[in-house]
Amino acid sequence: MHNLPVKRQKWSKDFGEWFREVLINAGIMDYRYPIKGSGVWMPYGFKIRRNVLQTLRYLLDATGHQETLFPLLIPETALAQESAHVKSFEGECFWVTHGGFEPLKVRYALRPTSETAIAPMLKLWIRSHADLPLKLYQVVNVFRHETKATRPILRMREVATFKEAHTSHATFEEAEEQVKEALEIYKRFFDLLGVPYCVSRRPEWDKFAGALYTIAFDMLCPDGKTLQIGTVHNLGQNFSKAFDITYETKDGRQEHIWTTSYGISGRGIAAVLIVHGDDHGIVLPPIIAPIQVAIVPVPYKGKEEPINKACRDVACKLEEIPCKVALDLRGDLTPGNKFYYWELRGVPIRIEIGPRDLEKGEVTVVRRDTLKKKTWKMKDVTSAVQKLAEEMTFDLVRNASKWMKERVYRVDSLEEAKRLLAKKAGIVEVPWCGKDECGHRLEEEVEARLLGTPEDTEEKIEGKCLVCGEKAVNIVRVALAY
RNA sequence: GGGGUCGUGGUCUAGUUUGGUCUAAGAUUCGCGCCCGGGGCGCGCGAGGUCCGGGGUUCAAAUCCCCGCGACCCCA
Repeated sequence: MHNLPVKRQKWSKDFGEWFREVLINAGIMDYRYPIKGSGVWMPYGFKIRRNVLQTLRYLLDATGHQETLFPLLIPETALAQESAHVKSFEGECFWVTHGGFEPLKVRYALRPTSETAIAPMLKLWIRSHADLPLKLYQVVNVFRHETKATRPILRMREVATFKEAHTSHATFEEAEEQVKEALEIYKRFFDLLGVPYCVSRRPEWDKFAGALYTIAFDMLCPDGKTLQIGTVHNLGQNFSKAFDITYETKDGRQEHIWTTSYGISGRGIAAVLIVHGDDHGIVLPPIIAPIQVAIVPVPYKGKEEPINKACRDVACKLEEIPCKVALDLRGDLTPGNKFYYWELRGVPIRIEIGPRDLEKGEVTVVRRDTLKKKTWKMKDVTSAVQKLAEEMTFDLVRNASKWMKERVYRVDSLEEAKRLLAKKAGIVEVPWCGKDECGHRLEEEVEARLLGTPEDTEEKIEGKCLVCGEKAVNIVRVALAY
């Protein structure tokens, strides 16, 4: 029996390359499409993507959200209607300027996000308080002409999987409640995928263009940089006033609606691939794995047929659970070769059946996260698979959370913060007076970004602002960020 | 946005400094056949390249120059 230690050498030391290689080798995304910042979701990656989307759809549908599909093109006149919004986005839009040979009178933007595509329709649809709340979402491609170095999935020009929700409400309070619901939905979503995160209120200067405030989810990558994986915005009445979207109240007055929007991009998928990964490839939680069990025969010469038959029997039994099974009967590959193949693709459970197992009426089982081997009685295989899948899901969450918690530091000196960030240690929490000026100074001093103030703890903070020395009103998270 | 490094079969690498011996080499991968089989075995045969694209210099360009496209790293 071999027990390979699970190594995370490349994963941690050379994360960028690890990620790029895994994407192409595991058949997830081919980034060689001839346009910068665009990539192809390949069949296996597409299945993972679909399973992740289904998880989120389930959560949104269960909370009264309705899926829609708005057009890709937004007329410049609409995009420009909210001033802060257009200021932020116009420089990074792709613009459609011609129809055939004719220049367009009004340019169209490829949506960088859909607030301004949705607003004109809300104006038509919403008449009275009875139409509210209205909770819509869509899963679409959005486009941003990124000037920073693009990276597969992490920074695309065509963001190929943007799940954006847009809600309309009668009062500020209801919009606030909606923000809370959105945060709960996203927490459950990332919990289901076993992706640890922290939730922070972004500083003023980093909020979504046109929002009252932005609350964001960040995860930690193996190289110590954070990745924004979800955002929730309270848009107040900024868009409803800009587009003059009103409703009639119970007592007959016309009021502007209150709106929120929140989104998770393809980074939500990347997050799962990244947090559980190791030097053998990705590790998928069973809930989103396109293949949950891979069955590999170990066919000694002359015993192929009984072994293959046993494999087929086990596959049939498992499919009845139901369970998504790959029966790997390829004759031209050795078992060891197949092991690496399925490990790269993150299949959670592998079952091996060879002559030794057959003799004893057993199967050999290996879980992907630890690569530990066990044997089960063949008759117990279905219940054992279910149990192991549960255990693995639990362990994935626990280990990923532990890994992240060990990399969140609370410090009260500038030097210490600087030192930790210089060696890319993770997320650093420091006391802050809350003033923009000190925030900017802090970013410069430690050469990192402010993620914002915690939204996932209630604790009261003691201490002094590291910049001005005045009494801190909050802690603020600082990290290197993608 | 600024700077740097770079682009050679599907993948990785040699060749570029000093243009000619390159009709572009090797490994891997892929296909066929054999051998094997509890962690990437081995052997034989075969396939695969507009040397990123375009223009220029030259008797001669993968190699030098210019412009594009793309990649990676660092800085704002």
